[in-house]
Amino acid sequence: MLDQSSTLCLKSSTTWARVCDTCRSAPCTIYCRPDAAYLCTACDARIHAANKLQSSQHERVWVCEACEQAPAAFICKADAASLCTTCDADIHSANPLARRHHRVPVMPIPGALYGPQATDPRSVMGLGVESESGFLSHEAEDAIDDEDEDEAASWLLFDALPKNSQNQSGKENGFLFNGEGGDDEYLEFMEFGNDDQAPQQQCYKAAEKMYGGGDADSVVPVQKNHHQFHHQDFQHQKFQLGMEYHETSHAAGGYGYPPLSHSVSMSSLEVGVVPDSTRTDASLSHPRPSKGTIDLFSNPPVQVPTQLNPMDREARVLRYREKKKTRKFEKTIRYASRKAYAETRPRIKGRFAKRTNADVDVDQMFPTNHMVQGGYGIVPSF
DNA sequence: TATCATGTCCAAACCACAAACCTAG
DNA sequence: TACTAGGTTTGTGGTTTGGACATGA
Repeated sequence: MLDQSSTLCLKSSTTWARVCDTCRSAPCTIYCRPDAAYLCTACDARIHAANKLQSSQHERVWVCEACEQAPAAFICKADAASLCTTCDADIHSANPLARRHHRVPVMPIPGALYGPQATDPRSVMGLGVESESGFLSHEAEDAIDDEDEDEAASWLLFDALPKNSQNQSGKENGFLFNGEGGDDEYLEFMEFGNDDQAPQQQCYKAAEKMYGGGDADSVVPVQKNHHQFHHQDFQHQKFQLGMEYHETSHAAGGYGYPPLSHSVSMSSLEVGVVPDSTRTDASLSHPRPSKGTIDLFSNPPVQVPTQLNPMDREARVLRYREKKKTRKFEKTIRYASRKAYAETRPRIKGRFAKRTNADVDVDQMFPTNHMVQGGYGIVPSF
């Protein structure tokens, strides 16, 4: 068949790990077993769609999304990624949480993947639409950054709406609260959300919006830029349309990524501070998650396109990887007033200590600027 | 090669209390 | 419906702690 060794693409010339054996100008995404060939989606379409018999007989699988050099053997539902045996072993032996990821053997891609009747490539790989949480959620998050993509994604997502999920009481707001499942989706979500806390918070805000959180706490990075508004509208539309969100449950933590804004120890100078006074729009506010709603937050909304064509998928995977490389884990201060107050409080071995009368007297005599400017409640913008 | 001691790194826990939130009346 | 009072929950930062890991004897 084709000379595979010659097609290994050097990263020095391109970011692709392996190029298409046929056109040699695009990254491969599919491995055809009978041909022992790595193909890009376009060539796969051309070759296999041209001949129905060939299409039905040629067993193809996705290429490993991690190394991009070997055919996928498993699909990790948590990561929503197809992985070869080597990468699967590497990734899922990394830590106990990763070991808990539910993986299933990759299924061959049946028939043609292209055209209006195309099957959801991921579903045909053995991933039920419902179980596809992590990956597509990321994609949806990723879409936030780009208006055009955002719009495109929204259409994909709308198409993906399971009809039976619409108009269901209890799910009518777009969420399923099943309270069961693994935390992997959550972990991945957090991981992705950390690129820039905004997306994650937006999701939460949107969730709160439909969940009745209403006007809340002063909150969060409220940078009213166009993207965020756009995303907000986007989220809102999804809720209004009754998108079904799959909830899987879970405990926070894992992967070593900080749960929200709480675990990274760093100087207060390093964090982004959000003044309490930014609280102006209820729709932008971030309610403190009560015990009753914490699960809501820990279960990311998931959008599952049923018609995600391989090219889109490929592009999205690439964008996802890029974002993953550049993500930041900055702590976000949600309540500047609390921060200011915490910094002035007496401590004993780092722990907050009770204020003595002397402390109170000193504070009254030498109030800090923050305090002077409006008491503990409101802290001027940083 | 296996075991133990030592050092380093880092996430989680801890604390008090103002502010936000919730609920009942 | 709007308001109030009282109870509950959250978030904040510096230090300590303890587990994981690496290194050397």
